[in-house]
Amino acid sequence: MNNTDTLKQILHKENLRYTQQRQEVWDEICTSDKHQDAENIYNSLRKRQINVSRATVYRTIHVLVKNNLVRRLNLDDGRSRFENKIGIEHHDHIVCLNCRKIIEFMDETIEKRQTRIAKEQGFEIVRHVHQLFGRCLDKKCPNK
Amino acid sequence: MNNTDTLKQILHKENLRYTQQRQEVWDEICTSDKHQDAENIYNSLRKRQINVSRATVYRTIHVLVKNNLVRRLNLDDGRSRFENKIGIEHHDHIVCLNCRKIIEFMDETIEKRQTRIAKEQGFEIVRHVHQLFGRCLDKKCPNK
DNA sequence: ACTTCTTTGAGACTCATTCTCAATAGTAAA
DNA sequence: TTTACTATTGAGAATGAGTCTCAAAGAAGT
Repeated sequence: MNNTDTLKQILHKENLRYTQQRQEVWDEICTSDKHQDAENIYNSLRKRQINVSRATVYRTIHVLVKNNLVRRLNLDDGRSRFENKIGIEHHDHIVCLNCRKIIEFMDETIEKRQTRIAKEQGFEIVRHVHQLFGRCLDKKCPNK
Repeated sequence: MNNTDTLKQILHKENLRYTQQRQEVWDEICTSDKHQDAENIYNSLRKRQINVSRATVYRTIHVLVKNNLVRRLNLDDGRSRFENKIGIEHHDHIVCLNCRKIIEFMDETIEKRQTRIAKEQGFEIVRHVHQLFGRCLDKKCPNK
């Protein structure tokens, strides 16, 4: 299913109308670099002569997140970042505190253990956050 | 070492002065329930007739966090929460999405694996965030 | 095209947090 | 134990991500 159909489907499910603005926001999240914040998304669209307001960017993102087309990331820097979830394997993130480089990781053992731990405590996990913050070894990284 | 000495030591190290306000904020974090936000801390002090401003609460918390006396938690609800780290074993958190109950957990296997994963990717971990959000089974929880 | 209901955009608003700056208070030296 | 020098404090203004308002514009069914 392509981007347009995926979007139309969830908008229909939510009793919302298909609009150019919603399509553009979704396209931007699908095709741009990962981990963009709302302001980035807004600016990218503006730069491409696409008229859309901040309010619409935020409103659209809510719908996309609610319907699991998009994941919201909170990397402790005061704004949310977003990534396309469609056709993407689950993963968590490693973040360099110096250069803000983001690496994805996924470990089946950790995933299973956290599910078991939660169950032992009487919880059913809906979502989880697992982020490793540290320093990378990149030559370009202002790491000293 | 008691609360006062711990605080005096880090203030000295940071070339900061020992003040009544800083002591009160630190005491409040040590003795209150865990996972208080800054506004809670401010209000608790005010209620006990202790004059301190929001600005000072925030400024003091920064110093405490920077020096590992306090951990900042971001539980995705728009404000930071704080917990005393002194004499407390490392742990992560499980949070109920319905009643906001917070349970602590710690798993040696997960800790080791995340360190190894980061190393494999060329990172040295400075800190990590591992939070499980879900629904608890408490009878009191508005879980339906 | 007509009607109805939704969406949009501009900017006002919110709320946690940070900043400003004049007044106050530690602290070291005299 | 006063002086002199700075750091700290408090009150409120400022910031910034995100949300809300409401009149105008736009879908979608008829």
